[in-house]
Amino acid sequence: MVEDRRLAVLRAIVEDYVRTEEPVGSRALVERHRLGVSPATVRNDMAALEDEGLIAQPHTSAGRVPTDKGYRMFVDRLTTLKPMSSAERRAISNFLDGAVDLDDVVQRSVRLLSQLTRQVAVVQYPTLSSSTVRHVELVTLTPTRLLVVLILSSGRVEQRVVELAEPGTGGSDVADVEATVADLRPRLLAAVIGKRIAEAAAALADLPAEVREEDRTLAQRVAEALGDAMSDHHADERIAVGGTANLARYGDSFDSAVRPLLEALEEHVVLLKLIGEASTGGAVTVRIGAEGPYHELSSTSVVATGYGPAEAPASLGIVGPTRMDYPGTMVAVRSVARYVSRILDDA
Amino acid sequence: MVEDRRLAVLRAIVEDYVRTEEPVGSRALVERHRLGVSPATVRNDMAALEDEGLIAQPHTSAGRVPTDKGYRMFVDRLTTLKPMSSAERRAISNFLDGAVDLDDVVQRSVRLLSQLTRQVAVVQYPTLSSSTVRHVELVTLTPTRLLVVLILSSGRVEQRVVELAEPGTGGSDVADVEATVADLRPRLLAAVIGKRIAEAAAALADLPAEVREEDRTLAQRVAEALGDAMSDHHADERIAVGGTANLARYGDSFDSAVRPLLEALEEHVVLLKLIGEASTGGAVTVRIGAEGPYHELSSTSVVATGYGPAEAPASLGIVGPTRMDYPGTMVAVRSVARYVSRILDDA
DNA sequence: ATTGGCACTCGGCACGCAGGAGTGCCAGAG
DNA sequence: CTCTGGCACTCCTGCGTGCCGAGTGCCAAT
Repeated sequence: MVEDRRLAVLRAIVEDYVRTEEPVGSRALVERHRLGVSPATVRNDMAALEDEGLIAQPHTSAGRVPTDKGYRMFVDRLTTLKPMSSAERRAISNFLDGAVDLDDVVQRSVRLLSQLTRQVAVVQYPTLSSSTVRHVELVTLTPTRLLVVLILSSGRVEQRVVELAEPGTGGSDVADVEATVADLRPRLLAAVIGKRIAEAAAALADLPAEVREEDRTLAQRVAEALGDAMSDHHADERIAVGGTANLARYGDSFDSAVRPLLEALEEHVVLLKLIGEASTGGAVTVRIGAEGPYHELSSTSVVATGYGPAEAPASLGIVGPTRMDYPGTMVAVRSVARYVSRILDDA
Repeated sequence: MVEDRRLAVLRAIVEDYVRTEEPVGSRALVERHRLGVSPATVRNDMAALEDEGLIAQPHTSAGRVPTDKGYRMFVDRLTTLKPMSSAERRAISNFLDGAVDLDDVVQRSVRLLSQLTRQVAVVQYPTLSSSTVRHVELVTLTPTRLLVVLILSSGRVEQRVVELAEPGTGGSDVADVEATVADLRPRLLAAVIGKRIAEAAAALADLPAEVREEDRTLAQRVAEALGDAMSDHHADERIAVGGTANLARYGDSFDSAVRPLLEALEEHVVLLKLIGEASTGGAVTVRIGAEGPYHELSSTSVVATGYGPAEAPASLGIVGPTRMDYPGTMVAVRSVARYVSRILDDA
């Protein structure tokens, strides 16, 4: 089939261009890949591919370069993901198994991913909307200040400081506060322990009504702080970034590509959207160049996937130039996601 | 004094070069700065400054550029730090006062600092060796797993998971564990509450001997986990980095300067050393180019200072090219450090 | 459908040249 | 002793020129 050969030519162009970073011409192509046809034939194919918008030439009489559309075709139809070698799998698990802590898992993942792909890696902390309240602790710091600690089933801990008295309202007594806290603690625990965040937050609303009137303000404030910690935790989803040193390899096209990327890397909300939108379901998603929502990032691609429990997945992935090794990157992203998911299941 | 004029020339060269990023010649100098002498005189002074190693020319018959030694002289003898305008002060306090949390204070500081200086900002989390143990909480997660939470007076929370049984040793009973924990808890609290980290860690060593023999293993493990959390917290001092997008302004000298810097920014230990060594005492410290311990960072400077309580200061500062606005940067670093210190005192 | 041949295009590089910024030095004035 | 104007020299920079080669597009032949 002539159509098949054309795709083979596209694949060859993508592969060579990714390796050499230079426009690839017809002669070099038949030399490196055993296409079994002459350069002239390849030229005809190239002309056809260019008509379809899959490749382009930077200027007349230069080699061809894949367009975004060309990469898209390559990723969709020409990529077969090979599993990693067993040595690689072992390296991955060795690297991740040392983690002691949720934070540590995320840190290691981001590091690993950036090293495997030589790109900038981004890992979202697991979303915990489905986690339950393991424990709540009230600690009096000073007569007017209470520390509220929220411990979730995921092992995550959130804390808030509650101010009990407005400045100038006159101080309350330590003993008073202790007594109030002692009264409040069991009710609080009964109201939230074991519940999911959303339910616990709802239960908190009723709490102030249950306590003695003189303790109501305090209960109110504690409930607010806890509710804040819960929703805050839910919304302000954190992410970790690593491997920014790989940006130095961008070489040319610097101001146009790296600056906006560096800016995006500090805007965690943007990043989250970037890798989050991409990854629904178990498959690895690839977004190429201007397919994304951010105009400034039109020369970068995102390779991402979800991980963690199916009911509350988090995202993880890499950001890099459109000119990247898609198959290798996709395999790396997929593998890391699988391993991290497994580790989270065990924990 | 002729010596005075020479220094004025050096100052002018530094100022102009920092602004224009181009070697500055004698004519341009007398035009922009009211030196009251002719270019020829300035040339003589330049020759002298060059003999002293304070300035250099990139090639014959180009303007002069300050050397590291020149910057050093400029910083040591030619810089008078002006306080910030009241508008700036207000902007700073507005920005930082919104913080709710220790983490938030650090995040905001790093952001603020990078925006003020247009450099890469680095802020070390406050060192807490002098903080005391506010509370310890033991939570049973599963029959074989215990969550240990350490709450420090600074409001910082550390957590560790303790495995109670080796796989295959046969499970213990939930009730058993609860009973043991109930026995252990008051002793544990008595042993550590209110103490400084170092003292508390020492007290932990005696704990296992006090409990019933059958609970000794558990007590042992809990003590280990707590000790680990304390020392780990002390050693693994965390830092926050921000403003990496400012690296895009480096423009030239890219691979030589930005790559190693990006790498250093991911090596938090290196960073810590970088800004940590610099800042002893209340003053702002400047390390210029190769004065630092890292050869690869010989074209970058560090401006840093300590902040927080005098008995356990943390560091904060910026990293940037040797060609930077030292006075402005130093003022910004100093101001932010002061504000952060004040906020920490209040909290 | 494929291929070899051929004319054509255009970027990249070396070369040479002129312009200009900047220096170093020297002799003279204050 | 210090400052200044003048002058010759250096060397970077930009520009125009011309050549080379890679690569293309097209066409006629198989």
